[in-house]
Amino acid sequence: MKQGRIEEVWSSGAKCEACGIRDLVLFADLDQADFSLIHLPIDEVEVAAGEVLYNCQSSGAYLYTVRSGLLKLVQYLPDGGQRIVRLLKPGATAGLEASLGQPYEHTAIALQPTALCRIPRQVVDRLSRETPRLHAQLMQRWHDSLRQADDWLTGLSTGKAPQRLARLLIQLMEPDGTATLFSREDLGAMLGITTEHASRTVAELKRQEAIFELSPNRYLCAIDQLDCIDAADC
Amino acid sequence: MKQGRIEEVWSSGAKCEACGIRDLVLFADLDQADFSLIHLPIDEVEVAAGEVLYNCQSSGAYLYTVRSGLLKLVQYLPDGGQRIVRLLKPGATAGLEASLGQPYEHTAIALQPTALCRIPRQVVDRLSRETPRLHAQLMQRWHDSLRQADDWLTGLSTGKAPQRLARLLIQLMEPDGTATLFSREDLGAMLGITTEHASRTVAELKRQEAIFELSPNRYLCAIDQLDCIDAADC
DNA sequence: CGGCTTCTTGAAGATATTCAAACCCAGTGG
DNA sequence: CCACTGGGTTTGAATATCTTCAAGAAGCCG
Repeated sequence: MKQGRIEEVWSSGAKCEACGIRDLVLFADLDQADFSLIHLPIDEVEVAAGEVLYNCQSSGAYLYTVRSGLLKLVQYLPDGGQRIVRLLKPGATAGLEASLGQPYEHTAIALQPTALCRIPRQVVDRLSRETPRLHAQLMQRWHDSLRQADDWLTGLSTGKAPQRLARLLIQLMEPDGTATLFSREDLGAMLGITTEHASRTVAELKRQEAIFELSPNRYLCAIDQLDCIDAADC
Repeated sequence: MKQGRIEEVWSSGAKCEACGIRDLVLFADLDQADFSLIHLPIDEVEVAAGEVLYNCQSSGAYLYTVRSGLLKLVQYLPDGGQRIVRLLKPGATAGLEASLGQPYEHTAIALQPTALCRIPRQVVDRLSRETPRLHAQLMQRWHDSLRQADDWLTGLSTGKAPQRLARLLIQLMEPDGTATLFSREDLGAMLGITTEHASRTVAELKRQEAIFELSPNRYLCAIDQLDCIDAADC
C-alpha cells in the first residue's frame, strides 16, 4: 500500500461562500452568520490517484468534502482480504465519523486525482451546536451513505458476477452513456470476486456487446443490454 | 409474504421516563423538560415472528425502538432476489429514514416475537429542533447503522460460505457462548447463498465441531474453532 | 531496450447452484 | 388413533460458477 502525501494548495481558509459547488456540499444551507462561526482554516487539499487520504483507525481530525475526482473507502478483513465498501463522488462527504469524535472506519484512497475541502472536526462541532441548518445536512449525509451501503450490498454483492458488474456499470454511467472502470483488482474488491474473474467478466460483457471500450477503461454502455443482464433474463 | 397485524398494547403514551431500557434507547439523553415537548402518543406495539412491521416504500410515519425480540431489514432486487441487510436488536432504532420525511427503504420483519415503541415522526422532528441531546443520539444511530452495514458487507458477503457463517455466529453469540440461528432461507439471504447451501454449511460446521446443536436452532459455539474458520487458517 | 506491473487467458480443482427426491415434524381430519 | 398433508429441512447428483496457479501478452517508465 503506497502511503500518499497530501499537498496543500491554498494555505488559508477557502472561500466557502463563493464555492463553485456550494449547493452540493455539506455547508449548502449555511448563511452569512453561520460562516462567521468558523474559526479554524478550511483548506483545500489534493490527493493523486492511488494515494491515501486517511487511514483506518487513525484519529478523525477532519471531515472532507469531495470537490472533484473519486475516492474509494476500503475495509480490511481478519484473513487479509480487503473490500471496497463505498465510492465517494463530488459533493459527497468523507470521514463523517470524525464529527462524532471517532477514529476513521475505513482507509480512503483516491481512484482519480481528487480535490477536497478539509474541515476540522471542531468546526463541524461548533456549527452543529449552533445551527440546525447543518444538522439537516449531516443527517442527510448519514442517510445517503447508509443508502449507498445498502444498495452496494444488495446490488454488488448478490447474484452472479456479470449481474454485479452490470449493476456497477449502471451506477457509474454518466449522462452520456459512458462509464469509467477501474483496475481489475479494485473491480474485484467492489464485486467480491477475484482479480482474474473480474477481468474475465469484463471480457464477457464485451463479447455480449453490453459494453464497448472507447479507450482504456472507458466504456460505452448498452443500457438495455445491461438491464437485462441485471434482471437475469437474457 | 404474510402481512402481519400489529396489536397495540398500551393505547396511550408509554412512560418513557420510567422505561426499563432507557439508557439504551433513542431518548436516552432527554430530560424532564424535553419530554414535555412530546405531544403525540408513543405507543408500544408487538409483532409476532414472521410478521411485517413496515413495508419498503410505504410512507415513514413512525420510528421504532426495539424493546425486545429481533427484526430483519430486507431489500428486494430487480431480479426477484432478496437480501437481508441488517438485524435490529433491542435498543436499536428502526425506520430512521422517517425522521427525514422519507419513505421506508426496507421491509422490516420480526424474526422473533418483538416489542417496540412507536414514535411518530413529528415527535422526533420537534425534539430534534429543540434539543441537541436528541441530535447526538440520532447521529449515533445513523453511525451505528452504517457501521453495521459496512461490517455486514465485509464480514458476511466476503469469503467462502463457512467463513461467512462463522462470522455471523460470532456476531450473534450471547455472553454464554450460545447463538440462535434462523430459517435456512433467512440464513441464505444474510450470507448471500442459497437455502440449500446454507443448510449444507451449517451441517459442515457441525461436522467440524465448531458448533453443537443444543436444541433446534440453538447452538453452542466453539469460539476458537470459529475464529480459525473465520481467518481461513484451518 | 529491459524490467516492472497489470491485464489476460488457460486448465484443473474447489465451491456454489440447481433440480429432484427423501425426510422430519406439527397440524388436520377421518 | 393414525393416515395424510404441507412446510421447512436435508441430501444427492449433475451442472454452473468461481478460484487458483501458472504462463503469456500488453502497457508503462526509467
